[in-house]
Amino acid sequence: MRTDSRLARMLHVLLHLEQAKDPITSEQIGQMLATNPSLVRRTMGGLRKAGIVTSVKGHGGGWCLAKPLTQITLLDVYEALGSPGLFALGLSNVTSTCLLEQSANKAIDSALDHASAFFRAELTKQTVADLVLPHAQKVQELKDRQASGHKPV
Amino acid sequence: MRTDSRLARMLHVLLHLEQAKDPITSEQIGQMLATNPSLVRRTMGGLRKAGIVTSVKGHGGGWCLAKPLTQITLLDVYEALGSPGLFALGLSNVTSTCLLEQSANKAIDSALDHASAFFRAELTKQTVADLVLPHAQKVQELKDRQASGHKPV
DNA sequence: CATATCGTAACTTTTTAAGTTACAAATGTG
DNA sequence: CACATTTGTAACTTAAAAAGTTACGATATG
Repeated sequence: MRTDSRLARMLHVLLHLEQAKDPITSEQIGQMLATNPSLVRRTMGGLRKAGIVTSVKGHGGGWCLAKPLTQITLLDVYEALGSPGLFALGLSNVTSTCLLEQSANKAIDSALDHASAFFRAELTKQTVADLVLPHAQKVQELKDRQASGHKPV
Repeated sequence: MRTDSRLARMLHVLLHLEQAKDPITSEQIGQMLATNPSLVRRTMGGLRKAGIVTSVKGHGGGWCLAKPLTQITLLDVYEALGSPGLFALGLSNVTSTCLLEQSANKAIDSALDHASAFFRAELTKQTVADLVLPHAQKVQELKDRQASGHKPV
């Protein structure tokens, strides 16, 4: 199948939601993601159940943040999507009685487990708000240079 | 698609190859893996090009180890398979000009990169020979108990 | 020469996220 | 209340890549 881009997409959407004061419709989000509103609703539904966003039906409705981005870790979003399988790599026949096959599977399973834990730790380290810090810093630096009269290189 | 089980399968095969003095045919390997000889040849072809195994055509031919398992790391096998994509997770539209989307992608890309490096480090830590050490140790322990006259619990 | 076996190309199947279509339910507007 | 807007959800199709399959040429043994 295609690689699962739901986490990347949802982070993208959350960053946009923070910048909007009114609810954003699935139609608008669909345009941001170059996809259709129904897929947006399906994917964002997980975030709603996880208490990350809220949705309002009807005229003037749409999607809003349920809490500040500083209170949402990347892991929160990942888990809101159902903690989808991380790896394209897997084991071979796990019901085999061959001891050699079991040994091979065990080694890979262990490596995947460790890598998975490592990845989740990376996701826990930062909130969604942190994602735009590098950008905010660049903007600030630009302002500083202009204020001090230095010309950009 | 299905999860990629080639690494697990190849490790399994290498462990069997070490136990055989004569070449093992693709047909025999196919039975170990519950698949067909052609797929075996396709997958093992990568290991041959990487110098991990050798193949002999014709009557009495088949597959042999090209060097001892102590000289083959799990990473060697993984790379012999073409270093297949590790993750089922990916980025969203990487050509987008939206800065927020770029920020989201960057964060995920970084986390995946780190997790990938971590995984590769895990694969580098052990040779294929190490996979059966736990089993060999258990066998040794069993022998020790029997030799010392203790009854197994 | 007959048989066994690898090497490789071409094709089908499987799996699951993504994508699509459709419509009921709910909410705001006039 | 009638109507347009929007979410919620089910059912279906599409896409991509490993797995699986089929076929056949090349090579080595006896």
